[in-house]
Amino acid sequence: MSVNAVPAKPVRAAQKGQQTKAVIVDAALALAAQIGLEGLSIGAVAELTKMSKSGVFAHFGSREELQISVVREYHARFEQEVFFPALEAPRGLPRLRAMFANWMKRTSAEIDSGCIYISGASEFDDRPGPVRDALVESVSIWQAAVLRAIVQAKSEGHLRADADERQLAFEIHGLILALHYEARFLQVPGSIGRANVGFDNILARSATLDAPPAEAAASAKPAASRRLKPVR
Amino acid sequence: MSVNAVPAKPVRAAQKGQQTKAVIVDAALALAAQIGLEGLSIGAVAELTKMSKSGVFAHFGSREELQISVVREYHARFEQEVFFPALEAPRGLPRLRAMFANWMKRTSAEIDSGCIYISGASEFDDRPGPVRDALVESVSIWQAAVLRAIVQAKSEGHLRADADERQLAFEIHGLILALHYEARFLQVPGSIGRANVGFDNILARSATLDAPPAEAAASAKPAASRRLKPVR
DNA sequence: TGCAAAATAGAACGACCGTTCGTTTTATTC
DNA sequence: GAATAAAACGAACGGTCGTTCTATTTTGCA
Repeated sequence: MSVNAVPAKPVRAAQKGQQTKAVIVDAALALAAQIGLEGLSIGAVAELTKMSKSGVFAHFGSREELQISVVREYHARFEQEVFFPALEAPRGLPRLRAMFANWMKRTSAEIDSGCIYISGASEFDDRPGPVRDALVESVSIWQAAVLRAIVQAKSEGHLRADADERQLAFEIHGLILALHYEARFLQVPGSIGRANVGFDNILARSATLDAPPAEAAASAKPAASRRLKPVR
Repeated sequence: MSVNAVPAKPVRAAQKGQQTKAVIVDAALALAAQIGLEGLSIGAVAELTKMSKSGVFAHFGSREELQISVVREYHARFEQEVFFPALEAPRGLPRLRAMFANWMKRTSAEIDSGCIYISGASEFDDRPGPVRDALVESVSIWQAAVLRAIVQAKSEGHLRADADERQLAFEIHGLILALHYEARFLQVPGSIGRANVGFDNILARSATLDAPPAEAAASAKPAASRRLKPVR
């Protein structure tokens, strides 16, 4: 509490409401990751948070708004876990590697928990509306970041001048999607390794000779496998 | 109508029922491809086929059985369109190429219609039961066929001896998934081309020098782009 | 043609859904 | 601590869902 001037409304900050709203979104996100955004029901969220249906509902005004809040929350966490930490790696290939490594870490965890960007794509791929818009926007922001990292790696001279940036981004995306599909749905063992090998294969084709090698920093492991030759 | 011979029961065939059942499954498949297997409702199918809800229901006994019938029907069509025609290509790389080409053709069409194998994976990846089992079985059969084609291409000497068959299958699967995601959900143009280029990239890394080139037969187009060098 | 069986229709059920409304509880501010 | 606003509750609504049951129509075969 401030002592003087404008007694007690710092930034007109909301109080208890925002706090429980965060709790609700947290529970809703966990639920939506498992059973999908479409399967998300207000009653189930209410049960999880030990609130009444109408109590949950009042915070959003509609189920759709709850879904959008979940997408935004997922977006924020994705940025926090995957994107921002990778920005500490130096521009170019190291940063691209860090982005993929963080992405892989998250996708690996989502083998158990599920991924809203992937399930949401199937659910909303021909269902227009604000939820779909929010999903597309979030995914596009991340894809643009990946593309930017690739462009930078090229202009840093780490990737061949004739490398097609969008092609690389497309193939990398495919690795993540295949990992999620084969590990989570088909439960095929070894999928994480294949996604990592796939990334190395792409780099082996596109990297220049004087590109910085992997595991330069940030990793605790000593240089174990320095592969420049691809695993076919 | 035929004029003579075997009036009206060819092979003790079931009568009108099987016929309308096929109509129902056909409509249900179209609907499920668009909105997903979980979104499939008996009422919607009834409306599509201009039947009553209970009329539709009686053919299956449960919604779950309808879903399973849809999966089986999809499997049959997939075999018919993608797998069987590819068997006419000679063993090894040509057949693998044909399988991918047919798969691409179908996936390209599914940019508009949707794909049950992909949406179903998201819907049933942690929902055990007979529908999930049917999906996993169908997808696994196809993946096994792809893997077999790769193994054969290797033993025919078309692929390098050190090629990892499962790795190739994984990366190819990723291309298909990325195509579906980016074209159908994100509506990014050029995705079909990138999937094809990705396949060429994989082959450029794994194929031997004496591997048969692409477009040997079956294609009407004259040899336009004979790329052995990958598009990076 | 007649008759049994199969196929379809129609109404109704219980369950769950998102949403609304009025009330009660809790938090905030004077 | 009283006044006021925010938050949460509980019951109820209209709607859709899968499913059941019974009645009616259509089909296939003697």
